Amino acid sequence: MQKSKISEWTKEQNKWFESALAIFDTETPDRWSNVAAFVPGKSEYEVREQYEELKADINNIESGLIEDPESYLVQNRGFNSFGNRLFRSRSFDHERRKGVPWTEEEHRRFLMGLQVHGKGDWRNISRNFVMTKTPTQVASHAQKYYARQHSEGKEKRRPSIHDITTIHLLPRATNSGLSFQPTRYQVQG
DNA sequence: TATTGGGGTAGAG
DNA sequence: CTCTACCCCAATA
Repeated sequence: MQKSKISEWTKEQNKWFESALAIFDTETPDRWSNVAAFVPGKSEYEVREQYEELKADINNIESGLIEDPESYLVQNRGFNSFGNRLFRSRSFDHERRKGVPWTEEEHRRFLMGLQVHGKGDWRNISRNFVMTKTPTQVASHAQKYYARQHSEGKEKRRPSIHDITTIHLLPRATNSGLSFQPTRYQVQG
């Protein structure tokens, strides 16, 4: 769309760019001249521009506006080698992450995953049920969920998504050919 | 305005 | 990776 504006970045250049960002973090004085020095054929200015572009993309991704972040980055800016690791590491800008609220749908899928994989297997729950959240996010969500269960019957509580528990799941038809057939792969790190 | 919900994060294991 | 404790802040009582 608006991509024709930026001068062409080759895959090679992007790779160097990635590496440079990781090496020279936000704290680095003269960051951009250092980064530029790492990217053949790109000026400090161009490198800064590329960074702003990337930052915008990441904002969109984290706002959930982009469904498949990984292939988005690969296609739109030739990123490849590091998936979405870069901006999850300290090397990337750390304006406190906003946090996209869980939808009820996601929460239900979480509960289903819980039944299939069991408590603690956040990795597979993330992979097979709540694909929109990372294992860490699932774990964080689970922590809140269990905390609320255990503090049940306590004073003034306001309604929460965590009040939807596993017993609220529709009992999936046993014989009518529905539906809920989790494709489950056991994934090992 | 004090408290709680619910997101991310740090650090240990 | 998972667990636990903790931080932060918006929404709410």
